Amino acid sequence: MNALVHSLTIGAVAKRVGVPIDTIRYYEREGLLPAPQRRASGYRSYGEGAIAQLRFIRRAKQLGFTLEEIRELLALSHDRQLGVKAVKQRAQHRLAAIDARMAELQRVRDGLAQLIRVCPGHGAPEQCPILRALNDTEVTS
Amino acid sequence: MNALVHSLTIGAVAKRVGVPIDTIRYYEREGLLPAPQRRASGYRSYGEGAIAQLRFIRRAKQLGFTLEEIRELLALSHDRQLGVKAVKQRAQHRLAAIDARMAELQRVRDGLAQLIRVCPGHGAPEQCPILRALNDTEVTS
DNA sequence: CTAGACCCTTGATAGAGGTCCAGAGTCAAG
DNA sequence: CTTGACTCTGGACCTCTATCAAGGGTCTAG
Repeated sequence: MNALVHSLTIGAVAKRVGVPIDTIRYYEREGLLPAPQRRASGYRSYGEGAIAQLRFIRRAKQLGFTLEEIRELLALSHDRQLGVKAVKQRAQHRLAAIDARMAELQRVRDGLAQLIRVCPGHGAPEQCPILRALNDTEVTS
Repeated sequence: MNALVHSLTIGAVAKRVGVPIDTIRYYEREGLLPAPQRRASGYRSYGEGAIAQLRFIRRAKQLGFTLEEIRELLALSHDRQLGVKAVKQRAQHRLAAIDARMAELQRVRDGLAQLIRVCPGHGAPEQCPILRALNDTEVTS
C-alpha cells in the first residue's frame, strides 16, 4: 500500500538522522546497514527502514556498544527464537564492562583527588605531592 | 661523585621499568624522554634519571593523562617558579574530565540497567524493552 | 673466533571509527 | 541550458599509542 518508501537520497537520510553522509556509506561498507536500492543514476535510494536502523545504531552507540556488537544486536533483533535472550545477555555484558570501567575510574579519581587536596599549589617542585607521587611512589599505594 | 650513571642499555632499562624497548624509543621520538648519550657503537646509554622519568610517565598514564599532557607535566616539573601551580591546575582539569566521564557512564549505566531489569529475556523481539528502546525512543528519556 | 643475544634505523601496521578528497556524473530550479 | 547543489567511487588520511619487521651492526660468553 506504499510502494514509494524508497525515495530518500543519502543526503536526506543524513539530515534526518543527523549523521554525516560519509558515515552512512561507511556503515554500509561495514555491514551495519543493508545495501540500499539504487536509482538508474546509481544514487542510493533509502526508505524509512534505513532511517530506523540508523537510529538504532546511533542509540546503541550511545549505550557504549561497539560497531561489532551493534552488528550482532541487529542480527539478533531479527531472531525470533533466541534473539531476546541473546540481546539481554549482550546488554548484561555491556553493563558489566561499564561497571568495571567505572570502578577503575573511581580508583584513579580518588587517587588524583587526594593528591590535589594535599598540594598547596605553590612552592618547590620537590614538595609538590603530585610530582612526588609521579616520581616516587605507586599511585595506588 | 658518580660518573658511571650512564651505563644502562635500552634493554636493561626496559626490563627494570617493565616497558617494551620499542616504547622507550617511541617516547624519545615523541619528546617524552630526552635523547640519551650514545656509545661509540651508537647504542643508547641511560642513567638512573631515565629510569625515574620513565616511571613518571608510566604513573601519569595510570592517572589517565595523555602523552601530550605528560609532556607538559614533565616540562612543568622543572619550572621552579610556576610549575607546582600549573601542575595542580592540570591535575584539576584531569579530575574534572574524569568526573564528567563518570557522570556520563553513570547515566548510560542506569539506562541500560533499567532496560535489563524489565526485559524478560525471552519472547518476541517486538516485546523486548532493549530492542524497543533502540528502535523507538531516546535512551535518555 | 663464533654463536647468540642485543642494538641500530626506517618505515609499515594495528585498531576503532570514521573523515576528506579528487574527478566525474546527476539532479532540480530558473 | 546553465548553474549550483548533490552524489558516485576509490583511496588516502586522521587520532593515539604503540608494535613489528627488515636488514644490518655490536657485544659477550665460551
